[in-house]
Amino acid sequence: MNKLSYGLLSLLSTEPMSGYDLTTKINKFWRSTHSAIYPLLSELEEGNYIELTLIEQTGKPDKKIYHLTDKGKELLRSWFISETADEVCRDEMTLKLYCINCMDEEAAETLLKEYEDRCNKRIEMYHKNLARIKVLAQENPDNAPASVFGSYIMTQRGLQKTELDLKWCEWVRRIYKKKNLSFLKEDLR
Amino acid sequence: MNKLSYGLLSLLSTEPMSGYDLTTKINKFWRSTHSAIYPLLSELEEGNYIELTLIEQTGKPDKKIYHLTDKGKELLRSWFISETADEVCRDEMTLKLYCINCMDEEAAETLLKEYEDRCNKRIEMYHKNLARIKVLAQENPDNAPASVFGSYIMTQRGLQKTELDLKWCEWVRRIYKKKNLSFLKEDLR
DNA sequence: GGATCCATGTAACGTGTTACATGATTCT
DNA sequence: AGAATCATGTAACACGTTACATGGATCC
Repeated sequence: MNKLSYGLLSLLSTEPMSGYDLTTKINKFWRSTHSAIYPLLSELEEGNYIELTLIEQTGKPDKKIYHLTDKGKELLRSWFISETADEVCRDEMTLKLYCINCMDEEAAETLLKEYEDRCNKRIEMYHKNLARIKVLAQENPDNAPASVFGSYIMTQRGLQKTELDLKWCEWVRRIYKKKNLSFLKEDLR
Repeated sequence: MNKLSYGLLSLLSTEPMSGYDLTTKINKFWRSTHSAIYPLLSELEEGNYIELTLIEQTGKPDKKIYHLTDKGKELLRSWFISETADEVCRDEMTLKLYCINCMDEEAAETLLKEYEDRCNKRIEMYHKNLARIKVLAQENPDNAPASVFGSYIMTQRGLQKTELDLKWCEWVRRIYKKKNLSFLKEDLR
């Protein structure tokens, strides 16, 4: 049982899903690929933490809709209240931004623009996500809360952080141009 | 040459450092351990991207202070302007928060408290870091900018994001208590 | 007296990514 | 006509972490 396995249980606690759905959903919070997820799902099933319902399809492989068992729910809660590991973050952009002051203006500006582009695209994506969530909630107001809550709070969080990053970029651009220590007097506001 | 290697060059571009220093510094932006860093430094040295100055010590192993060569600086710039990989984030806390609505109030509150604790500790750490940077800048105002700029902008960014997370926690606590979809009308403000 | 910091390095292991494999349907 | 989406799965490889290894100085 590694962290990703618990993540799968976490997603499945909100609604039954296929491995394919899990892959796309979890990727927003925990970078991974289907190659890592499918074997873990088999293990979770062998351990009776999840069960599957087979949906027969033609043209594509049959769809396996997984849902938590009672044993799985117990495991989820025990993980939830156990100690939480420190986050692992590996962001190449950050590594680049760290040495931006040693780069010429052209290279520096190119990087900032690239980053701002990414932020804007992400913000757009978050807005779409919020719209999608609200439609989903209107369509079935009775059992939507569980499946919608997690996505909603995470989307709001991502949106706020990304908007902050955009402001931060402008600030970095401004103080980059001062080639002395006066930037230390300027706070990010 | 993997991403971490470039990260080491990025840090070394601001000031010469030992592998030990690099390990502690890079960890704020890119999770890694000395076991991964030392072999990469040897490779970078073999490729003549960095050179070392040996500082003899007693009791501890001799200190190896690495600095960029011209070849290393060229490599750094070519990496800087090349395409940037998407960030990799694996945060167990986020996985837990995703399913918080499926958990009982006690477990939910415990998690939120734990997260807020972490945020507060991190904020304290960032403030200390800012103070340390300002002292460093006052001590040698002439060559400090290069080594200080990166740390300063990253610390400011981390601080802002963590303060935002703290507000977010309060917001989540508030809407968690509403056991229906009305939370969708509430924005994070 | 034990923990932490400094300071380097290697080996075994676990995890994650890329590539391989298949194939119908839908969008551009 | 080609790319993307849906949908599963395995194998080889790259990468990262933990543990092993050493040892003096300093803090609590």
